[in-house]
Amino acid sequence: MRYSQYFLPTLKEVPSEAEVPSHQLMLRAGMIRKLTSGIYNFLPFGFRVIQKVETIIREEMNQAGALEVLLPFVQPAELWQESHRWEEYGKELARFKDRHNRDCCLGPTHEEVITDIARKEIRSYRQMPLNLYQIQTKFRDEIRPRFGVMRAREFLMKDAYSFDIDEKGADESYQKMVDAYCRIFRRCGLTFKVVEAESGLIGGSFSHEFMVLAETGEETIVSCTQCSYAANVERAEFKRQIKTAKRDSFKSIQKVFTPNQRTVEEVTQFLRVSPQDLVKTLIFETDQGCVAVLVRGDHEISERKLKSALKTHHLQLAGDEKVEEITHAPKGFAGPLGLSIPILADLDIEPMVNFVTGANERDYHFLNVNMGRDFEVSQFMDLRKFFPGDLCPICGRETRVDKGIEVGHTFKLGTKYSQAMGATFLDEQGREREIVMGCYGIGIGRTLAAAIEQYYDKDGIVFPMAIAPFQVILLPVNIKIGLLRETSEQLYHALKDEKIEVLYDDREETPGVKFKDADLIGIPLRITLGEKNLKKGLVEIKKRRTGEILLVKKEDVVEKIKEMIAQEMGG
RNA sequence: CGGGGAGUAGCGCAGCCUGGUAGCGCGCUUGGUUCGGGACCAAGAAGUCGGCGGUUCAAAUCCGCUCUCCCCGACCA
Repeated sequence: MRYSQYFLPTLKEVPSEAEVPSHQLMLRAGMIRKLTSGIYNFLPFGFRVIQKVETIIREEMNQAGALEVLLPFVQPAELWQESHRWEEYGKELARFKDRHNRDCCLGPTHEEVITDIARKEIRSYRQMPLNLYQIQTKFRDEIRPRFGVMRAREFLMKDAYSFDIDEKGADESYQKMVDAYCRIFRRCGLTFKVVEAESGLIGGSFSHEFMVLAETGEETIVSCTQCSYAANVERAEFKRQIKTAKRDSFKSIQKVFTPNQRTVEEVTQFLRVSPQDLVKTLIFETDQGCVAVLVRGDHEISERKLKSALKTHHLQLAGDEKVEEITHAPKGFAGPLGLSIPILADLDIEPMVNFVTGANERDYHFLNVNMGRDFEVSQFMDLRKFFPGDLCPICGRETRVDKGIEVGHTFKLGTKYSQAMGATFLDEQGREREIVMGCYGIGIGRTLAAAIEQYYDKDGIVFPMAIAPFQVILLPVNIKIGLLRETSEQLYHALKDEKIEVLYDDREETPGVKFKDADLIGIPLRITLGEKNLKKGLVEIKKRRTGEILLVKKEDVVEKIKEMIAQEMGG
C-alpha cells in the first residue's frame, strides 16, 4: 500500500476525550474515530487489525470444528419473552417498535436466535455435537461507555454456541472452546489468564473469563502465587483462617455518643478503633422478608453468596425507610441488638469480641459488644467477598490481585435456553431430551484494545506481528532523490511479490515526520532508505519493538525480511 | 441515574470574572528554501463561540432552560 494513496490520518496531539493509552493511540494512529458516545468508526488502518484478529479467530474456530453462520442484528421480542430476558435484561437491551408496532430489539447477544434455530432444525442425537459461530455487531446500551472501543455500546463480537446430547458431550465441547480461545489469544500475542467467573445475565452453571493483564483493566483478578487457582474477585473463594473467641475477656458494654458518624470510616476515626473491630449491620430484603447481615468493618458482603445461602431470588439492600422501620434509627446507626429479624453473620465475625456496632439509635454506637451476651446470631455463614490478603482456597498459600481486561468469556449454559424455548431431540432410545448448550464470546475490538494496552511505548503502538496491519513499513528518507525513489519502488514491488504486507511511505514529508508516524502506528519492521547507506548498497532494517537496527545489502533485504517475519510470528 | 468537569476553526487551548463584534499553537492551501527524528520563510483559507430564550444600545462573556461529551460509582465481550 502506498501511504500517499492511503487514508491514515494521524494526530500529533492527544484528543481530550481519551484517557487510557489504547484509546489515545487508536485515535492518534488513525484507527478509529468516535461517532457518538460508545459508538466508533473503524478507519482503514484500524479495520485491517480487526480483520487480522478475525482471521485468527476463524482459523481456530474452524480448526475446532465450529461452523460459521450469520445471524440477524434485529430480533423479535417474542424470542426474548420466551427466555424471560425481555423482562430480565434491563435497559442495556435496546428495544424499539417497527412500523407495524411489533416489539423488536437490537441483539446484545444471540442465545435466543440460535436456540430458535436449534429447536427447529435439530431433531436427532445424530445431529450433535454441533457448534455454530458468527462474527457480528452487538448492541448493548451500556450505562457508561468508557475507554474507546474497550467498552463500547456497539461492538463486534465473535459468538459461538455449542449443542450436545448430554453433560459429558457439553463438557467436551466446552473444553474445545477453552483450548481454541487459548490458542487465539496466544496467537494475538497476549498475556492472559483464564479465571473462574460469574455467569450474570447469560446464566448457566459456570463460566470462565479470559483476562488480559493490564493496569487499565476494569476487572480484578485473584490468583494463587503457588497453584493454578484464578478467579474474578466477584466470585473468588478463599481459605478461612480459623481463630477462636476469647469468651473470658468480655468487657462491659458501653453506649457512646457518635454525632453524625455513619460510615465505617467516620465511626472508626471518631472512636479511634480499627475497621477490624467494627461489625457492619446491613439489612436486606429477600423473598422471605428482611434479614440483618453482619460482616467485619473492613469486609464486604458478597450478594452472590448471600443469595445462594438464603435461597432467595429477590435480594436487595433495604432502602432508608425500611431500615428506619426495622432499626428505629436512621441509616448508619444499625446494629444487631434488639432486632426482631433473623441475624446472619459472616464466619469471620465468630471469633470477634468487644466490637463496635450501631446502637439502633440516632447518633449512638455501642462499644464492647459481644455475641451470646448482648445478642444472638441465627447462623454463621460464608457471606463475604474476597479481601486482599486472603489465602488460596485450594492450597492455602498467598494470593495476588491483578487488574485485567475481559476479552473472552465461555459459559456452560446447560439446558437454560433449550428448556425455556423447547429445544429438544430424540436420543438413541427414542426419548425426548433437552439439548445441552454452551456459549462462547470474544470481544474483537476489546481484544485489539487490550493488545495495544499491552504493547505500546512512549512513541506509540508496538504491534505484535500476528495482528499488525502491515508487517513492514518502507521508508525512503527523501522521496525526491532519484536513487532513493527508484530503489524504493523496486523494493516495494519485490516485497509485494513475496506477499509481504508493506506500507510504502512515498509521501513528500520530512524524515522526522515519517519516522514519528512510523513509530506511532507501530508497524513491527521498518526498512529505511537513506542516501549514504544506499550509495554503499546498504539499507537499514529496524525492529519497532527492540529498536534493534541492522544494515543489510540491498539485494538481501527481501529474504531477510521474510526471515524476520517468520521469526516474529513464531515468537 | 447520582456526583464532578467541559463545549470557542480539523486537533489542543486562551478569551468569560470586569459585555464593545474572536485569538494562539499545531494542522490545511499556494509559492519558495530545506531533507536521517514532528524544518524554515512568505502569502492565504477556515469559526452559526453546542442549541433555544432572556437582560442590554451592544452578549463567546450576564441570567434561565436545553442538548452533547468526558471523568468517578451499580452492568458486560
